[in-house]
Amino acid sequence: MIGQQRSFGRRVLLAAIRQNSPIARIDLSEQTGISRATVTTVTAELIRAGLVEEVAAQGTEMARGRPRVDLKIRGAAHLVAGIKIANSSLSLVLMDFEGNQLAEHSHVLSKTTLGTEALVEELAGALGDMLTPLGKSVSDLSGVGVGIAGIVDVQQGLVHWSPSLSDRNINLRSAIDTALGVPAFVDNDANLVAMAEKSFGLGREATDFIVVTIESGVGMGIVINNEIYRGTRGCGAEFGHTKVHLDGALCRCGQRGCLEAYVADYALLREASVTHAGAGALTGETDEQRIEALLQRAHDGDPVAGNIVLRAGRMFAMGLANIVNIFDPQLIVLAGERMQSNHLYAEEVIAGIKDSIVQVDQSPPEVVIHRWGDLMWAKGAAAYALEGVEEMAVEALRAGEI
Amino acid sequence: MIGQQRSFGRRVLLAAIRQNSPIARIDLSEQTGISRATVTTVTAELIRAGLVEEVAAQGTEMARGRPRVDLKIRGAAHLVAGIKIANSSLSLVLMDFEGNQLAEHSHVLSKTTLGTEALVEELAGALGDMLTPLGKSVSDLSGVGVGIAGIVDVQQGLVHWSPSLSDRNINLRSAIDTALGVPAFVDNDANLVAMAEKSFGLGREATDFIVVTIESGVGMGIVINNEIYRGTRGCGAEFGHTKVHLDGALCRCGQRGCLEAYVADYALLREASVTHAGAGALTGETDEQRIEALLQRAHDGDPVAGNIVLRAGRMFAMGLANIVNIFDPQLIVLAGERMQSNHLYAEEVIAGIKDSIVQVDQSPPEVVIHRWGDLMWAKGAAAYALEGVEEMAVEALRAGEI
DNA sequence: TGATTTAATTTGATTTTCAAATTAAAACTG
DNA sequence: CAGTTTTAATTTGAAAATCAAATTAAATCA
Repeated sequence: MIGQQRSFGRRVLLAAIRQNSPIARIDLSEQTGISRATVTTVTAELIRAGLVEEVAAQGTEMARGRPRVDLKIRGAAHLVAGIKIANSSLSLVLMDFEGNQLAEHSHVLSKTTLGTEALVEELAGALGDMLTPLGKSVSDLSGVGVGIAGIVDVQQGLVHWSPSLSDRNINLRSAIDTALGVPAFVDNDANLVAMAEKSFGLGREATDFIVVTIESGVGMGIVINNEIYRGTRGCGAEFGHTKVHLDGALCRCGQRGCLEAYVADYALLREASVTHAGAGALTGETDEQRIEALLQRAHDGDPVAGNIVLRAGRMFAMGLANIVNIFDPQLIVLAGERMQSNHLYAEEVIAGIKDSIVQVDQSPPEVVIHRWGDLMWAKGAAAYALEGVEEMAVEALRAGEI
Repeated sequence: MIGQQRSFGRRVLLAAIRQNSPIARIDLSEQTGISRATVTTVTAELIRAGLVEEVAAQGTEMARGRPRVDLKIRGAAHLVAGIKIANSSLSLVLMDFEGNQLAEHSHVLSKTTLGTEALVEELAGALGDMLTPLGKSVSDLSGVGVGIAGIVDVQQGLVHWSPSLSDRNINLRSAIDTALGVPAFVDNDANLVAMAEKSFGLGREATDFIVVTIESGVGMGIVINNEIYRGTRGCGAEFGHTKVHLDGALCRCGQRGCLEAYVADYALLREASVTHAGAGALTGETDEQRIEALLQRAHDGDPVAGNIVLRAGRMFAMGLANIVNIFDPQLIVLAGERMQSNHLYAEEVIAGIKDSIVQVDQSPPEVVIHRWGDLMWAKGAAAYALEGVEEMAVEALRAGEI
């Protein structure tokens, strides 16, 4: 149940090399507490296996003594893909073992909700579309990471329910495994952004942090002790349905007082619709455009619009402060792709958090904003695949498959 | 930085024996994934060192084959004390290495807030008072666990601030270490109850759970992956200062809308004082008696009193639901010693939680009530000491000190 | 050119672990 | 009751993982 601690050294050293990218053996020894002798032995093995490579001298050339030789992950060792299954599309990235993005692709789904077989088929098709221009094929991949909205049992690769799947309780992992002939790693998409931040983003330096995303809903990913925390039922952290008001505004989920019911787009438009600044009066065809108009009005000094936006920001700050009071993380990353969520990231909101958390001598956690594009989700999925492939590679080493 | 994985086997096996108390070697092997050969070798070593002992045949005597021989922690191996530093008193317990309580004691502090030296002196005195009737002395102890309110850096044993200490930024661990000549383990008292539940209480079976306590304030302890989660600034989970209402009721901490400002005793009395059921009208000298009277009125059908109590309960349910939405724990333990907090543990409150969490197919986390006495804090402190002493014992084994 | 300095490797154990074979201790069995 | 069966624990012999100390390697400095 506890699992083997075998290959502990290989695992730790490979992870340390990945984290600190170009790093000399002596620093690895320092960092990990593993003796220099063992570092030499193990890294030699990793190099022989093709997972790691030496790189030419680093920047500082002036040192006395024997120059250190930096090590890094060997990108060419493996190829992985990351796929995010969104509402009506797939976004894909191709990544090498070092985490370099080699290609990206997007694919429009034929339907919003698909059967398992049809979904896997579209997935395989999209993968092929990304790979063939590069002269690669699916069989060149060592792993595929897949992120999907819904309730996912990561351990088993089971999707209990998802808006993208018409079937329930599907083992998506094994379905993809067998269809593609490539190991698949499936996770709830709420965790993808946390994974992406941990692997490639602002969370690289932190061991305990929280990522909050605002898209159509409000999502959260939790990293504790350098690992994604998934809760026990695997339905992810439902920050958006955290209650911020007893018997408050009605939420899409049917309950009252959810944070989402105050800060999501639909919540802002609902408020706007009942005032003289009514939603009808807001120019714009789409909701996005109307939100844009509302924010513009607030910015221009319209008191009603300003009031709407202000309350949303204050509610958001309150929700975040609660997270801080409970978790006390090193870092909170506010991540999102859409500029219109800008108002929630305003300086006043961040200041509001600091006013609502328990005051101690130490400084409050850092709150940073990370604005990124659509691809971050797919990158997070790829990071999952990388983690899995790394694990498999170490296991293969242990089993003596050179 | 990663630390040694040496003695991994010893550590894991000793922990497994402690957790599953009387357990045969073959089951240990099964549970931990460590081979039977190694289990034999390592347990032999643990027995030789006196940390573990064999116990006579277990209940079921009917089995075929060679009978299994159960192992258990040897209580006599070590003696630890747990001390909780409360407002105006110390509670102490004496515990053997197996976790059996051998004695208890309480001591009234000369002042509420003391200097470090004076506090340590009273501590030593109280310890002596507990030990001498048993013919023991402080030097017989292998460790002392100490829980203190305030902001504690557990890693370093530093108390940044505490209501019980007039000094700031004191290394209480080293102060006790040197004064008593016994290794001390100091922690924030919010974590003590979590530790007690994990070691002796309802959390023994769970790996991820949350303990909420209601005393004069509202506290919380978090166990993730079988370890106390402390956050990064070590000030503990401030569940009581979680905000449940924007610009809400004024809290003792000076902020508004804290959960505590709705459910703590003072909050209920404040409400009562402004109605015809006013606090003055509540019979009773002390706050506790007046609370008792208020609850009685609510129970008897007084609408105003009922309303006050109802809202408190609903706020509490909301706060708990937020925890569930964020953490998704297996189990929530509502722990407390005072019966008057009863209204917050009512069935309706627990039902209220279930109505406010995101619905998934799986069943919601279990919510259990654990009513315990004053000593639980001290027991938690003792559990800390046990953990530390166990660690030291394993290390000593590794270093070859038989 | 040799001394100095620092990094990496080798050497020769020691420690930890395990699979397979063996022994131990019981209950059945005819 | 002697032999068989069954299950638990131990022994045996070897492999794997790790380390401290000694050695070698590759640079700069004087």
